[in-house]
Amino acid sequence: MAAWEDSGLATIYDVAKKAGVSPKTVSRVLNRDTPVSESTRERVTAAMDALGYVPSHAARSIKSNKSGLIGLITGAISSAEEVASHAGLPELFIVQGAQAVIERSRKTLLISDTGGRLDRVPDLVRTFQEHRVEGILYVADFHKPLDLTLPAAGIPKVLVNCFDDHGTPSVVPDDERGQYDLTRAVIAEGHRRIAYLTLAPTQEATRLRLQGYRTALAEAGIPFDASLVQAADLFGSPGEHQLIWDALDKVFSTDAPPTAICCGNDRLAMAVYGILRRRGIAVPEDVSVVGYDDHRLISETLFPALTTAELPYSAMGARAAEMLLAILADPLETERPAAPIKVGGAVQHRASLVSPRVAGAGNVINLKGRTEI
Amino acid sequence: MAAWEDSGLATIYDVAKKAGVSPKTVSRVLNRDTPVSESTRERVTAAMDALGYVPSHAARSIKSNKSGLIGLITGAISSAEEVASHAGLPELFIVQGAQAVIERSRKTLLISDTGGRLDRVPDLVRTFQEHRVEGILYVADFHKPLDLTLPAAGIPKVLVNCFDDHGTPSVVPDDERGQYDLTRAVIAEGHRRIAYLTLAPTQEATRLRLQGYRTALAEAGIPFDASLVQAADLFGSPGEHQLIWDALDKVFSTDAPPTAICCGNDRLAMAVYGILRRRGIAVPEDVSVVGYDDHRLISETLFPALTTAELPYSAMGARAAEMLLAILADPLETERPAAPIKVGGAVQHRASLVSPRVAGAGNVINLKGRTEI
DNA sequence: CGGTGTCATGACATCGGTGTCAGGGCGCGC
DNA sequence: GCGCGCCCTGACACCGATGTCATGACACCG
Repeated sequence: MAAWEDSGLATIYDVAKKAGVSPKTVSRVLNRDTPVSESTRERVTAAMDALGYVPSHAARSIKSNKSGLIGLITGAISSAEEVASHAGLPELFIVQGAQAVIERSRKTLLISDTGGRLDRVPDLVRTFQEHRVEGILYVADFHKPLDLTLPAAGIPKVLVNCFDDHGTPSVVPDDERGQYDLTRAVIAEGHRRIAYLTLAPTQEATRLRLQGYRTALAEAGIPFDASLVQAADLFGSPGEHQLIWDALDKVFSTDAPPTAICCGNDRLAMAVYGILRRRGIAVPEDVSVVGYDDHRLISETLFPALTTAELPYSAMGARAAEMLLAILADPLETERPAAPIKVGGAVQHRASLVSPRVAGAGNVINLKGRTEI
Repeated sequence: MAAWEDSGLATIYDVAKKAGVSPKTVSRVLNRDTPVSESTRERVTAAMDALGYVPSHAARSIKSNKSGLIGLITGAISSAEEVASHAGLPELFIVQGAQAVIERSRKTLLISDTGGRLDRVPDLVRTFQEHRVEGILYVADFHKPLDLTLPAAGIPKVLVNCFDDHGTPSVVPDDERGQYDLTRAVIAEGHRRIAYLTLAPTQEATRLRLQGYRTALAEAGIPFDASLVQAADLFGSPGEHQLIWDALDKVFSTDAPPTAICCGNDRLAMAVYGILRRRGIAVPEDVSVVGYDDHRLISETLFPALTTAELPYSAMGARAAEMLLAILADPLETERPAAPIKVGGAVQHRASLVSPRVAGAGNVINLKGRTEI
């Protein structure tokens, strides 16, 4: 009765003895591979319950040479603590999407954390190898190129939120399409003067999204105005608010101030809300604001709720996991796309985006002469 | 040269053959347990490198009966996707804190996710048992009592962010102390009319923090005014903004409106910022606002930056992991505290908290008669 | 009634390491 | 020169499960 005395160490031998059968028969009951008579099956099952038997994964995998483990490397867990400069916790959602898929396939996900230091990756991979993981997912903290030649030559890998030029399978967000769709949504509301406060120009996402922004403008016959595009990345530094303040200054100092502002991400939009209001500009009455990411903690909570483009992290994680599982299931036949797979996300239309005021002087915003916080 | 042909499957036997020694000697080189002559050591090491040998964790643990694995159960990864009602991603930081400690002890963390469904816990525990985890950390999404009698009787467990009444070791945040310190900081700025928009009254944190709030008031000789305390939990529902709007209505409808507002968490504060401004109330000029959690994605980005009490999730995770390791190292001797261990966090003073305006009529805020969004 | 096929079960080897113990080689002391 | 002991090394069993093959008990069929 109760659990096993020696703390869960019951083996098939213990079960076999208790049930009066051979260990192999216990194994058969466990795996249902060979028919076992109903009566013995019952006796064995009873013995297992009585002893609190749980099969040893280690013993199994040593024989089958299959671990049933998938390794996932991420910096999310740590980078969350580090500078808050990160776009949020994207990797977390990626992990979640991957986890759901992996688990459904009866495999187990082994999650390791770089602690933000890339140089620890080899160690983590080593640990994965010791555990004989069957595949590895590498999750980057933001969309970027990656020249990380992972060791562990023989193990299939899939990159998420990053890509290399060695043809490693990878899954990335469709930044260009996202910003394109979002900008179209803004235009559809009647805006024609649309500012864009971007993240750091060095980021892959910035380049791609800017392209999407410009394409949308061009299609609508709206001329591109470089003075409306300002870098205003948040570095998590104390001076970040001043950066945004200055960027807003610039876009509002043009002859025709914007009636809508696209922000590089939801976090940036959060800061913009506060700064605009300090300057006496109401959202969305005076200016519409949109973000990027659909970080719901922000986008749904901000008042007014934020219109934003979804960065489909969860879907990306799921997609990557599916790819990896496919490769594992059929290492040779699976076609590996040469280019990264792009996953798109929908535009979430919320209260922060409305039609601009009826054309006229009322649309021009006075800065009240402030240029400092 | 290169890696092993058959994809990392080299064994000590392969290494032994290549080095011209016995498998046991290879084992000795690996474990440095018995002295091995310098020359053989070198030959063995060379052979290992040549074959890309990595020891099999499974084979090791089967013999030693030690897995070196710690299981961690969380709902974080999923709950992040689910309703945004959650206070953020607290569990993530807890996981991070635990991970750092576990890794330092040369053990590996096996992270599993309930997907928000408690009924899946037994399955996860079962998987843990198959992997012969040596201990289990259970991480709750918010501070709460928990009557989850985990199976796996023999495995040491530590609860994080929750507690039971079976004396299971647990680590929780010191909510009372946090709100006490925070309220004192507000009082220290000169405020005496301090509103408190709480989370759901059913939450453990709400009860404890309210106690801290009252104690701080009492110590300062400020009478408690129930009309200044309003529940305004965010449920992630579309109507959440209206809830907060109404709550603010109530606290500002008193004879002496508040000069400072404590919010149940940073997320709530984020919404409050927007609603106050819509109502023509400036933060912090007209009213100071403070949050709780120090969710830096929010507290540092909001403009003005948010004063808040740190919810020391990372420290809690680390503390719990240390406890678990101590129990594992010495199962009998380790004293297990009867009550949950409380971990405190510091008050982060930022721009949203300033001294109230010089006493006078200017301090009274007009609501402009709006009661609806 | 004997041969043959099916079904259920057990004996044994095996996976990749490690614990135990035995044994060969060598230096040293007397 | 002999015996003792140390150092290093290998043979072998074992951990907990499963694959292979053999075997005993029946039922079936001609």
